[in-house]
Amino acid sequence: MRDPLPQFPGYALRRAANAMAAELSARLAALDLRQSDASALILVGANPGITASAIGRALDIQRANMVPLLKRLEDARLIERAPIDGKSRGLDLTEHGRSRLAEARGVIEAFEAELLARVPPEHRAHLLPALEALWR
Amino acid sequence: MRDPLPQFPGYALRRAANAMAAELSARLAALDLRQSDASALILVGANPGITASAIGRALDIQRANMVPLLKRLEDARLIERAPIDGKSRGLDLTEHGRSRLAEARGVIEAFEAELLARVPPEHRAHLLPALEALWR
DNA sequence: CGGGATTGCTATGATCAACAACAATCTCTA
DNA sequence: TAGAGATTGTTGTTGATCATAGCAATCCCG
Repeated sequence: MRDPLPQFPGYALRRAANAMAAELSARLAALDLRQSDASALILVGANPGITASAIGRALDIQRANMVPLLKRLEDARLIERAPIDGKSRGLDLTEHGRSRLAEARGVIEAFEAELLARVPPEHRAHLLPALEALWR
Repeated sequence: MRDPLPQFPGYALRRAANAMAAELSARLAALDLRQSDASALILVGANPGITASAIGRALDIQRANMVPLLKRLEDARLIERAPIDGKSRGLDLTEHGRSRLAEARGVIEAFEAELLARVPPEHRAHLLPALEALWR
């Protein structure tokens, strides 16, 4: 079958991203986390007291869609919210959240290492800079 | 704000793919096509008489999800189906479909060129091979 | 002090893909 | 050649993701 699509970088980008997303999601599912959950956890861990909107801005998730995400994390006792001022609430990891984040980090770092390992050595160092040029 | 995420190739991959997908979708919308529509059109154009399942396999779209896609293309008079045997039906471009495909090709090739142009020259040649290693 | 921006939230709808099930048909093998 | 198993196209359902609009409370700056 003739398939001209794989020669398009844009197509390869989509397929690669899908493949990697599926792989990472499967691994995070073992920790009861989705990718967006894990991203949010990492941001809270790195920025104690951060607000929901700030996370949304960093991850390009609309404010409205942060609600179910944070509710999930709060219901799982991974984060807690403390009032900053009258309207904002700062997010922090619970003890449970800290250990879950450590597990997630392990999964993610192993995943990233395997991802890079799949790229032939001569191309490896170029991947991250090339990708960053596309969305930064 | 500390944001450790962009240093992960997997994260950069997801963000880059999202950004490029949004851009391409916007351009294809001018032709009343979605990305999957355009991909399917290209495959039918390159393989006259191809079956729905074969397209699904090539694009990693489940048979069930090909139904609305092909119905869309057929309703728009871009493709037509002719019985091959008792159960399979071969797909072909209509005249209208051929000219729409030519327009889509123009849009896509311009898009791909701009995508590559955004990548610094020293990384450019490495992008496609690196991406292919991730899903092939 | 007051207008405009920000924050968190509700509610809703669109899109997209995964899954299970099914009937009809094909294909290969014993 | 008969039957088992695979394939095709389809329906229907579900779940995840994302956009949009609107609202009340609060903040911030001129």
